[in-house]
Amino acid sequence: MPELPEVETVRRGLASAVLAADIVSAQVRHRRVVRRQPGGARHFTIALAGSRITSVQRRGKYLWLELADGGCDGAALVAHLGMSGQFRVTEKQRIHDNHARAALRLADGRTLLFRDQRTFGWLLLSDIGATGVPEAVAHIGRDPFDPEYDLAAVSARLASSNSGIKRQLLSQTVVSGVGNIYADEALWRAEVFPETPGVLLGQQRCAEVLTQAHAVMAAALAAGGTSFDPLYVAVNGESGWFERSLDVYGREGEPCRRCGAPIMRERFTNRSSHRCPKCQAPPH
DNA sequence: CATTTATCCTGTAAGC
DNA sequence: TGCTTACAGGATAAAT
Repeated sequence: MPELPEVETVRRGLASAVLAADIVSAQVRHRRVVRRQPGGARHFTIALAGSRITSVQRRGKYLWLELADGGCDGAALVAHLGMSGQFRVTEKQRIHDNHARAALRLADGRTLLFRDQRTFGWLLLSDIGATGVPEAVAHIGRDPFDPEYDLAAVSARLASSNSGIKRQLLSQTVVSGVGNIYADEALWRAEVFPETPGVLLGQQRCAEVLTQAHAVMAAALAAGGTSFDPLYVAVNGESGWFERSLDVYGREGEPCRRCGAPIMRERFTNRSSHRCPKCQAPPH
């Protein structure tokens, strides 16, 4: 599932593949991909035609292409990969792809394709506000790789809430980029019970969790960046390039690498939570 | 306001 | 073998 390291890998691939490219035309191949777009597919395709890609940006799991000229001057094409979204650049003229949701024809003959099996991903044209991020991304907190990310401020906010620490990590509003996999990994590294309320955890322990989240995502990014093909700017949700490095996620029943106790899996808000029952025991 | 829950979707895999 | 069911989960609208 694409979390920050995977999305950053895609961002780098897009930057090397389509920076300064001109968009000749846009095609929506599945309506659902533009479900958040005011004006729908019609506005989307009309506005994109004639635009130029001037930069490729990211915050948390959100990606965007800054645009100039055309009907999108000063706006951005915001993309969220959801569970299974991929970008791909192809030289092919005819697209035979059941999962292709949108296609941008580039002036040099190539096509930038947005593919998405489970259709949780989306594309949206959004104006870039005074903060420098698209309006559609304004509610998302800075991620740990952001130069203006403030560890003390974020940990203070986490520690001021009664909500459980994992829930807060996944919310994307205080800090962004962390999904279910890296949340479990960070909490294991910090030896924290996932449902510990922020207020009970305290600012120092919250900071430790955030530091570990940053560390594990940096390691994953380093691993993901090594096998990179600029013409196949892809995220495979099931791909396991970092899987062998995971300490708890998907390791139910296997021994904890710190203490040997069998890793347990629990239901958590319609998904799974993995933890060591000894290293990450509930408080009290 | 803060916080929690239901919902969207489809390919894969396990169970009967 | 073939059908049914559970599961994976990010973000957000709706509910509490």
